[in-house]
Amino acid sequence: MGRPRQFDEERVVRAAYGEFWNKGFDGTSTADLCRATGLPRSSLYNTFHSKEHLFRRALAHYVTTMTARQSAVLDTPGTTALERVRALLAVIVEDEAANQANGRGAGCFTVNTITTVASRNPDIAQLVDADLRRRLSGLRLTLMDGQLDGSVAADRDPGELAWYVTSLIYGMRVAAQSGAGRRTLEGIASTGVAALTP
Amino acid sequence: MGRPRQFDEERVVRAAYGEFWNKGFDGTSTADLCRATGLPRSSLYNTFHSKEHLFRRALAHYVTTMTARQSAVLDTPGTTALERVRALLAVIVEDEAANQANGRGAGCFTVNTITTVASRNPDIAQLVDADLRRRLSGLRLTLMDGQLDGSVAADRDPGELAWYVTSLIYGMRVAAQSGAGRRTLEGIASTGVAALTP
DNA sequence: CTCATTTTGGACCGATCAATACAAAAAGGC
DNA sequence: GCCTTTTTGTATTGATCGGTCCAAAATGAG
Repeated sequence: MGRPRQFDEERVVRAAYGEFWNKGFDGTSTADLCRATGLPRSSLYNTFHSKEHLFRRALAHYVTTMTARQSAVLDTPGTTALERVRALLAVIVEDEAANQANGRGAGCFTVNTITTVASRNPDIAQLVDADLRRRLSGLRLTLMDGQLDGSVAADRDPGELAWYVTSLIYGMRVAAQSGAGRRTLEGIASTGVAALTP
Repeated sequence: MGRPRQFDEERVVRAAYGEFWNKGFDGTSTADLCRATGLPRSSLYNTFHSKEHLFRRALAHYVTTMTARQSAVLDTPGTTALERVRALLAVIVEDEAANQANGRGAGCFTVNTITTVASRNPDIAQLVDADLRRRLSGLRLTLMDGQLDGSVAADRDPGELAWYVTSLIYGMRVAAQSGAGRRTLEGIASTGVAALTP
């Protein structure tokens, strides 16, 4: 019943994400979104109710895939917890280096959202916050593991250490966006991990 | 000769800075700027050539005062270099706590600029970059001092450590904007400093 | 006082904004 | 082959955008 859609919804969300990532929420016009997704205006508004709803979908897509990837690294068995945190930071470095190599904009969609729209939009802030809690709790578990296997300093609150690692990643993301190259990011990660060792 | 101005240019720049800080470059309209500064449109455009020029003035004002304050802390004599870095991070914590207490938006104007307009505006990017280099070189000198007085690990490149501290501050700024309170920020700073000790 | 010069107050500009309206097009159900 | 339902394409909406124009106001110079 009814005319079938001529596009894949997920593909459209990804295209919209790329546009929002490059230009930000305010800097992206609905005309930009039409061009990037290849959809006419009415199809966009028929499927997603507004520019903001589409942004939320794009953000949700990003945090889901990104946090899943990070969780996978943290949950990889076979090494110490500290090594897994090190591997997580290496993934961040790899991401940013790939972005710079491919000419795409650097930085993290979540960080950019935090510093712009999140402060003025409760719904978007809630999405970001839920993702933050998820990442914090995953990190906390890994760091508690590290305190048990002896690879992480035991005299600090694991929740505090989780916030530290999160903050370190945020900082690396901003550093990448302000021109830090692969070597520099590796140095930051290497130095940053030193704060976790006993 | 000619009618005298009825406003203080510095005060206008500060008012514009507050507006840009709250809403970002794209989110701030020229009408917003008129309201916040109390100036009519023509006076704004007569004094500053465009919205972008006014933003540059606001950004320059912010980085100048902020970097001067941080340099003052780093150059305070009488303690070890590590203690001075610790004091610098305490200033950051104090800033963010004060912002949250006064109900103002959290975060750092420079970070917000990096994650938004800097990637698409070379002139603004250059302002941010010049400030970054200034802060990095100041930090590097302090950290070299620390390697001499024994308070900072001597087996790491001071330039790398300077990038690490910068990144740590960036991270704290984003963390503050994503809801981290004073206690949490103090924990991040405390943990982060541990990476610098011998 | 008069004139040259600058600022001030708003009206005004074309462009662009997010969003809507609506009819043609394309499918399944019968 | 029609009828219902949904999507698609495009025209258009009122609002707002950054920026300009111009005459009134306000000063110092002569």
